[in-house]
Formats: sequence, structure tokens, C-alpha cells
Amino acid sequence: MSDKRLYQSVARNILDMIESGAYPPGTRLPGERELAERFGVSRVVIREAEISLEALGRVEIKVGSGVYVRNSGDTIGLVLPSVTPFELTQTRLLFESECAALAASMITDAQVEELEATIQRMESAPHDSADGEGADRDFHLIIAKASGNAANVFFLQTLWRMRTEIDAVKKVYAAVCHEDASHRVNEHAAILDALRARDPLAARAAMRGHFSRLLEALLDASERQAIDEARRNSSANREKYLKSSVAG
Amino acid sequence: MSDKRLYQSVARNILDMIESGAYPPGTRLPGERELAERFGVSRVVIREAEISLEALGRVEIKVGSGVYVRNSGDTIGLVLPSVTPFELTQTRLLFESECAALAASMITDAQVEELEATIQRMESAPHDSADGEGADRDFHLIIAKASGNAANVFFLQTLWRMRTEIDAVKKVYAAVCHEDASHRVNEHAAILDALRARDPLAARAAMRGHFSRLLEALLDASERQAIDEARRNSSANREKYLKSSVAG
DNA sequence: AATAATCAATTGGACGGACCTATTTGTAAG
DNA sequence: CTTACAAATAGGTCCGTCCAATTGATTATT
Repeated sequence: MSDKRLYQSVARNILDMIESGAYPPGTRLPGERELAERFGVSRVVIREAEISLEALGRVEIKVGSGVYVRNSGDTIGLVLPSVTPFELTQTRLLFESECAALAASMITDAQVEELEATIQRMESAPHDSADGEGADRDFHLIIAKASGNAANVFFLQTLWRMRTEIDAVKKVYAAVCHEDASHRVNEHAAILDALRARDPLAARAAMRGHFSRLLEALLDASERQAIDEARRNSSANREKYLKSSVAG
Repeated sequence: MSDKRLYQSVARNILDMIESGAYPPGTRLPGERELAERFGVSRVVIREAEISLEALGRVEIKVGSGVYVRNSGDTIGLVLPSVTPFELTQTRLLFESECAALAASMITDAQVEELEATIQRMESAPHDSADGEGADRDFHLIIAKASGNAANVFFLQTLWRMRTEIDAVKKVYAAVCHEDASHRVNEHAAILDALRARDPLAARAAMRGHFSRLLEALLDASERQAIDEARRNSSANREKYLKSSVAG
């Protein structure tokens, strides 16, 4: 209906098929010939659509085998810019705080309950487990949705992709995850309280506090990490130069 | 060195041609037929290569005209969600206001001068011209850069892509562009004053004012547009039913 | 002379069929 | 049960043809 070139409309259809859950990550898409028949287009168009999806990192084409859906998690940094963990956290601070303020005046009772559920999941999940991280993500995502703005949801998702797909970010966040887990539950609870009270100013302040503390924790962690690395390097150097002095 | 599929190796060659400076941004690449002959491959392969480059945002394909090199600085890749003009403007309000507040305490004198230049460009450009729009974009982009955060720059670019690439948004923004131009220059000047004074609160307030007014203008315009459409429909209906009553 | 309508050349878009190579898989021989 | 091989299946590439959009020059009109 809307796309100018045929292959783009086909690519969108395929993307919809994938995102509807019909083809979970790792599964094979139907063959080019079958898709061509199903969409009533030529094989060339199917190939073009799949190539564009491959360029976007959504599928992986294996010759002689088939086209496979990629977990959007294993995309490499091609589409995302390289940002530091601090930049990301600063942007999350300013963006998500405003989302929270907006959400406070729009949130439904059902969404409040969903938020409660994520906090319970975080409490019962072992620290830094996959489910704990999922609950963290859901908490922030629900708030973005509660702001009633599709662009906000999109940016929240993009921010989360940066957190999980950019190596430098992933590393530093992981280092801070252990000691962070306990604070996180409390802070999420404080944010939830403000949202439940439909208080925009309190929600903004609580979210800012959440990320301010995270930013500090990240700075501490990266400092420790830098020290560790320096120590490793210097001990490696010591070894290296001692060795050469023995050899000499 | 050698990519698995032919189109990828061709895409890399084309990219090298572009990045060598042989085809600066805005210029047209040789036609598919010529490239096919030059690389010794079929037109299909050239098309696939160009499509992958288009998906990555490096070139723009215009049917019947040619393939054009895009500014490499432009954001690439991400598939945009469908957002309304109002959602976009609301997100710009909350996001760019915070960027402005950040920028106020980080901006350099050189960046202040760049901002002044964009305002002069807007004053001298005919309303709603391409250059006027470019100056508008540059104004906001410079502020995002002045915030000293690569993630902010990335999101600013993505927001601008939404404004120019989503049909529904483009339409409503265009409708408001004429009467908006005069206000816009004044408001940009007010924002610049706050930045020049390195006053974060004033910068945030000025930016919020800028987008608040824009949001209202958009609402007015869309209301008028809805009324126009309703009028058109009703007159079409009148014609239709008058005709049938005459026929009957 | 300036402007509007028209037409032809160029360019990307799409089709279908043919043939290639890589991978998978089922079956038969060991 | 394992191995070896061969058909079936999958994507990769080419060719030639035709369509549709764009553009610019040509011509007609005012």
C-alpha cells in the first residue's frame, strides 16, 4: 500500500511475519521460490527484500541452506553508533525521567499492576540472571508505553539495544550488575510509588535518582576496572622485562 | 578480502569508490548498466549491491533518475516505526529541551557562532525552502552535538529522519511550515541567547516553548486539514446524492 | 520572447527462465 | 551401524525483455 518499491513492501511483509512470532529466531524462512509464489512476485524481488533485511541484520542468508531469522540481539554494531556507557546512561537519565513524568499522568491501573509484577520478578530472581535483566527491561518499557507515545517506546527499545549490543557498554554494565541489584529493586519501587500516586514531579525525580546513582556506580566500576587493567599490564610488563633481563 | 557473495564484493567496491572521493555526497553514481559492464557482472548483482547500500543508508535510489550518494553523517539503518506528528513533536519537546539544558553548560564559542550562522541562513532563505529546512536541522543538530553525547546526536538524527521520512509526519509538518517560519527564527534566537548565557534552565525553557508552540500549530493545522477533508467529502456526497435524486 | 505541451532518451524496476554451486538428506552399500 | 554417494533442495548468477518514472530537449502556443 505505501512502499514505493516492490522489494520494500515484501521486506515489510517478511518482517511482519517474523515479528508476529511465526518464525522465531533461529528458524528458517520459506524458500525464495515459495515466497515468490506466495507474494505473487518474482524471485528477484524476494532476494532483494532478503538482502535488505540481511543488511539490516535481521536475517542471515546461508547459501545452499536457507534464510534464517537472527536474534536481534546478535546484531553487530553496524546500525548502532558507538557510545560509551556513560553517554548511554546520561541519555537514559534525561529521556526516561521525562517519560516517567509523562507516564505519571497517563498510566492505567493495569500498567501499575504490570510494574508491580516486574518488581516481584526482580526480587525473586537470582541477581544478574537473565530473568532479572528481563524484568528490568520490562519495567522501563512499560513506563515508556504508559507515556502513550510510540516514539518514546521506540527510543526506549533502541536505548536497551545499545545496552545489550554494544560490547563496551555491555562490559561495564555487567561489572556493576552484582552490587547494583539490591539498590535497583528499591529504586524501582520508589518510581512505582510516584507513578501510582500520579505525581509527575515525583516520578521524574525518582527516575533521575535511579539513573544518577547508576551513573555513579558505573564511574566507580570503570575506575576499578581501569586500575585492574593497569595492574595486569604492569605485571605483564614486569614479567616481560624480567624475562628479558634474565635472558640478557 | 573476498566476500562470499558477489553482490557484497561489488557493494564494497562501490563503497570504496564513494569513500575515495570520486563521488561526493549528492552526486549520481554511474547507471546500473554501466556499472554492470565495468565490474563484469550482471545488472541483478549491481541492483543487489545498491539495495544493500541503500538499506545501510549510504545511497538513495531514485527511480527513473539514478542512484545518489548520501551524506555519510546521516543516521543509517534503523527501520522507523509509524509515529504521528504529535508523538514526534512531544518526544522532541522532552528530549531536545534536556539536550539544550545540557548543552548550555558545555557549548563552545565556536558552536555558538555556528548557531548564529544557521539563524542568518533561515532569515535570508525563502520560507519553507530546502535551505531553510537544512538550517533548521543544523540548528538542532549543533545543540545535540554541544551536549557532548554521541547518543544524543544519534537520537536527534533519528528524530529528524522521522520528520522527513514518515509520510504522515511530512504532510502535517509541511502544512504548518509557511506560517511557522517567522516564529521559528525568533524562537531559535531566544534559545541561542540562553545558550550564549550558559543558562541551562533558560535554555530548557526556551526549547520547551519552541516545541510547545509548534505542537499547538500542528494541532491547529491538522484540525483545519480535517475540516477541509470533511468539507470535500460532504460536497462529494452532496453531488453524489443530488445526482441520484435527480436520477430518481 | 516566454511559456506550455509533447516526445524521446535514459534510468531504475520487475519478470521469467535457465544454469551454476553449495548444502542437506535419504538411501544403498559396506 | 557406519559410510558413501546421489538426488533433492537451497541460494547465486546471468541473460534478455519489457515496464514505469524521470528528465531534458523539442515543438507548439500565447
